[in-house]
Amino acid sequence: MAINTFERARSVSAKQEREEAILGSAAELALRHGIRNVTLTDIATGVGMHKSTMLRYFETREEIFLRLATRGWIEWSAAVTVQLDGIEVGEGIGCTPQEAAAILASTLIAQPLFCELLAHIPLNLERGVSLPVVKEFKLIAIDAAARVATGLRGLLPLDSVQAGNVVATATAMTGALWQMAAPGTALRSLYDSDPELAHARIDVEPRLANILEGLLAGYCGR
Amino acid sequence: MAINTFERARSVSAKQEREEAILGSAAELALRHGIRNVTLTDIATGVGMHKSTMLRYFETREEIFLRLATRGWIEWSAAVTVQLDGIEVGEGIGCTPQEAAAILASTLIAQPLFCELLAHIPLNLERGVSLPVVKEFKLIAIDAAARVATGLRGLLPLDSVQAGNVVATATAMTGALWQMAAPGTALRSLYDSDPELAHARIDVEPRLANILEGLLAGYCGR
DNA sequence: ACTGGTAGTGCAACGGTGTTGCACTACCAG
DNA sequence: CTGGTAGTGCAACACCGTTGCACTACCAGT
Repeated sequence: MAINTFERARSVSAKQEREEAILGSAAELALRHGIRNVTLTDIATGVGMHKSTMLRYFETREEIFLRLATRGWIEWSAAVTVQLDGIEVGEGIGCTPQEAAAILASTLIAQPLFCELLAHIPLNLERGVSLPVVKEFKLIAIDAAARVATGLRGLLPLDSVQAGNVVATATAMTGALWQMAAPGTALRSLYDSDPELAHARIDVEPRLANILEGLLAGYCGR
Repeated sequence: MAINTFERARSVSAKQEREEAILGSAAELALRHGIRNVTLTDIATGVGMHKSTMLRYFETREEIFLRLATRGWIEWSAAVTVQLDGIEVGEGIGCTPQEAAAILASTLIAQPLFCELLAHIPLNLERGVSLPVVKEFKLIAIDAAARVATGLRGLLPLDSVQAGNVVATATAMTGALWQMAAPGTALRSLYDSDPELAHARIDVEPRLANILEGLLAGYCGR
């Protein structure tokens, strides 16, 4: 991953390789220290290039993380539809709200970087990025969300608005809960140590699954 | 609201008055331009004092907005419990998930500044603030949320975990939806103008009410 | 009534951020 | 061999939140 400073990327493949290295460095740092605390200099030194050089690959800091968010949506959409389709084939008749909720929750938690990104997308990433870039992201995210919604409708009696709301709730709640309970932060240790706050502690996955199960059960009418 | 520069605040009441002016200026600017775009200099010039002077009233920029968030929680909690209690007295036997959801959604939308703040709380405001300050906020917010949950349990057959999840969902989803659909932003105009994105447009209140209604119905078992 | 101390204030500077202009230089094409 | 180009690093910029410093209007004690 260490790139020689004087070895310039001329070919298209070399540029893609370098772009990939930037995204990898940003992902690793964001996962370890939180997006808020990752600076351009950090990412750049992780790759071995100067930050100004890095901004020839991405027009802005936010675009780097928005690109990671794009991949997060694609990967999550793929992972969840695979699991939903697996159920559909195996059982043949659908599944319970509980099963669907568990799949949504577990596949989200399996992508901690995506969880970290989710809350930042509407708040920070989509702003401070040119309109074409945000539009490209939006189209991909909307498409990915629609695929998940379609997968849900194959198993449970949901209309399209309800399925869309389930996906929106799953992602938005994941982002919010993750930020409240992200491990390793000062806030988390406050929860763990202070007896006045201990009873309000949050465990992301079971809480998320519980909410989604309730929502799905309500939408399915039972 | 214009404070003479050379008129110093000596008495306790004068200090409180000035503190109030700072919060008022921050609230107005945050509501108009979004928290992200409000700087300390903006708030300070709105009050008529220097930004460095302002930081003797609040230890940090984030604390200003966290104080506004504290009030938001208190006011919302009061507004929603008043409405819930009103139903309880009038009907005597509880209400439908639809009615409760409508109350939660409408009272939240009625406080646009709180909506704007909600997404920022776990992401930005609770960090970059000293631990005592964040603990004080947490205790108030937890208490306010508990009061809303109790109000819900007086009308609908929910256990305490479910009621807490409903409140958490209501606030977190409001914050997320608000950031996606905040009017007046470049992103919003993109949604409105671009035909490729028009079908994905978001209307916060009906969407929020629909989600909460589904969740409540699911939790109530019908 | 005067005066020393204090507390509230504004200014300027600091460190750090994301971003941009500029000069360099390694390569490729002729 | 050489001129042009394109990728790079450095340094500067503008701006942010924050902090140190000097000033001065007031209050308290003699």
